[in-house]
Amino acid sequence: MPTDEKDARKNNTGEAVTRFAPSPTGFLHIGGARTALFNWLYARGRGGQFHLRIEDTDRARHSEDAVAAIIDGLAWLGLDWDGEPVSQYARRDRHVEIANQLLSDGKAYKCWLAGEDLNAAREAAKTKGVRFESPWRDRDPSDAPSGEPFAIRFRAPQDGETVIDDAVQGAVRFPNAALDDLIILRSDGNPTYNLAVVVDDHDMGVTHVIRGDDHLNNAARQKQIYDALGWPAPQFAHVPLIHGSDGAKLSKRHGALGVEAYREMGFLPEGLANYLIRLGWSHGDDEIIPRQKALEWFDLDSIKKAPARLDLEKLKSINAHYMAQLSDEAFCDKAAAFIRDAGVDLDAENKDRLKRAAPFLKSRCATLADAPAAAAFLFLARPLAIEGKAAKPLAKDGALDMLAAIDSALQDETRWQTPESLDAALKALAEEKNVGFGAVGPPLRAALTAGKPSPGLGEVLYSLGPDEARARIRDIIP
RNA sequence: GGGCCCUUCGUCUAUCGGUUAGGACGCCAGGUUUUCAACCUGGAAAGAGGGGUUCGAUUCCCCUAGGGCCUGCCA
Repeated sequence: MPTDEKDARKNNTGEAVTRFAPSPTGFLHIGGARTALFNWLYARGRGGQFHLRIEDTDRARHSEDAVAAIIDGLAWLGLDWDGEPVSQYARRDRHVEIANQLLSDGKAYKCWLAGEDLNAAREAAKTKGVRFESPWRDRDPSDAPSGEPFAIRFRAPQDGETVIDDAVQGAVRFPNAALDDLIILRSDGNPTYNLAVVVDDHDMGVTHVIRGDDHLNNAARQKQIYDALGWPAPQFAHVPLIHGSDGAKLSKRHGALGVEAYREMGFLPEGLANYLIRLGWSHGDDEIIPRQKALEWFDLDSIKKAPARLDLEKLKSINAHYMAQLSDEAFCDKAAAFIRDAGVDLDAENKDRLKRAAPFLKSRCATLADAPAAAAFLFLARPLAIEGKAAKPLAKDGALDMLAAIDSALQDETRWQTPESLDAALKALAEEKNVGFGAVGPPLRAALTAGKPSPGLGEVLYSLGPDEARARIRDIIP
């Protein structure tokens, strides 16, 4: 195939059809989320279609809770799919039909080898270093034990090689001798994964299969089935897996958690998505890649072949960017849940303070989980318990007089227009008293926040409002 | 054991034979400053090892080492 034609296929601009095909054995983990995101971006960025298919052919491991968790996770990340989610199990009859077609075409055969005999034969082949082969590949089916159940095995080519032209991995060549005759229909009549995937991807018109590179070997087996069926194989793109911070396989300890766990940690879907897209894919030196840019820029060529490790610190820093971008309303809405969980009763008055403080708070939080601490000064009960180091500025000579002076200066309602006008009032007071701001700021901050982290003083005053702020000051003045 | 894939600062990455090997996170120092952040400036920090090919290799090829995936009547 000429190079330009190949490139055109890899970056098809008209009819890209992709799918995300998780097996419902657990939540939507971080690697799956990235795979889904890549598929979504590829299709949506090209005006194509993105499908969701649940690979539930293994009934024993299938769980409706897992399906719900996956769907929730995708929705949270803002990934929508075309049509209804496809249940692979529901398409079982079609898979059986194709298996039988392969059988009657001589591309598959019935196999009665099972249980211990199977294991022994497989082990024997392994020790000999040869490809495992069922005796039924060439045996007359009429020799079969009558009434015994049989599986259907694909008759894979014994010689030559199978080549996958992968958009990420390049041309990957598999010696056919390394690929044995896989079972396509179990003896209980249920299809297996490799057959079902081929049939479904074909029937759904999938043009690009973007998935974890743990499937690279399967791609070769699937290619053989496509060939046997006379169907064109889709463009494969096998994306390296995500590893834990120590380079080992991602485990729970590393953050192989469901996306809902990241949500509970206070990450924004925009932040997580931006972080995930940068894991294994790049666009020059760009780090902040909002959804719109991602749609515009995402391609298969720029996916890296090496696995990447998860780094929570970087995730936080990217998330912080999106926190700062939040509208005041969105920040309040999202932060409220975390603040309530921290035990704060968000009554009307507290909500009001949060709303006024939102513009100053959101850039101070890397995640929503930082919101309770960042906003804590707003919700302190009067009189404030000011202890230890926090009380020091109040013990200084003249501190209480200064607070009294501040209080009277703040009687003037026109001072309360904006945080800036409040700051100006404080500065003016310092000048008037002919003292440095160090005589004004520290005692006032102590009186208002009891030493809690807080924004600028003008912003603190403005957020608290005149009544609460002056009450806190007067609690201190004898 | 066999097949396949991978290897640039601690981490995520740029580089598509010629660069003082760039950026980001983190880290360190300084600045700003009324707290804590944020922010600004600067800094330390990388081509796994060994062979080739080439006038010239991080870049192309081979070997070694290390890591990963698959090797199921799981997906």
